[in-house]
Amino acid sequence: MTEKERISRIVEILREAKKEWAVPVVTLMGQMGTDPFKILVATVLSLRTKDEVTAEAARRLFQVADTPEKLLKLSEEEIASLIYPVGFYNRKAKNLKEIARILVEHYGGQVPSDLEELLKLPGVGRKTANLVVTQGFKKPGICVDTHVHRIMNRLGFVKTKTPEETEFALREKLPKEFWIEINDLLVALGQHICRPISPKCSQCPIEHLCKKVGVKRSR
DNA sequence: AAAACGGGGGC
DNA sequence: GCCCCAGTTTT
Repeated sequence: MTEKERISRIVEILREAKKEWAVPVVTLMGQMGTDPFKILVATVLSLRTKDEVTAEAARRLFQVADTPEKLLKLSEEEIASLIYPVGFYNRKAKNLKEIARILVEHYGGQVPSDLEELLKLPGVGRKTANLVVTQGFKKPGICVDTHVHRIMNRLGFVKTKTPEETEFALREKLPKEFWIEINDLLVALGQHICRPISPKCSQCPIEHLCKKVGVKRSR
């Protein structure tokens, strides 16, 4: 079996398996719709925060401000109280206000669709920027979070030390037809089965296709 | 009581 | 490359 055949099998199986998993992140993104601004804001809110908490905070914030212009009118304190209790709520409130200001002043109130432009925004790194590119604009991109990084290495599909390296390796190795959906599939797998510690390999639908590189178990 | 969680940024 | 960040959940 070639690498391309293997990853194709993996994607097929995960597409099926995902249907059985009630994945909060899918629910979250579904609620956010495809508006790039909402995806951007919700993704910023989601960092180090549970999806249910993120969804609730996003709902409250969007009720008051669902555009950069409206968001800019709120004070940092108001934003912070609306998004509480997501992690780093003070820092995120500050960043969101600054993001709103930049969007209004430099991008005509629109979210840029270009990765490099997105990366200039405060609190926006490669994970967030690529999620906006792939989910907000449906443009080619690979959103590598720790799930994607961890699982791609466990599978033996890449051998990388950082999520950024993984992104670049996947740009070379992963068939382009899978770029946009790979994050969603592996996040689902990561949350249900392929956890950082003590993954439930015996329940994993792709165990037979996995090299189990560096799997750790707690003592 | 401690570890786990986990992206971005500062150094 | 290393380490900090906030607060809740899991072990």
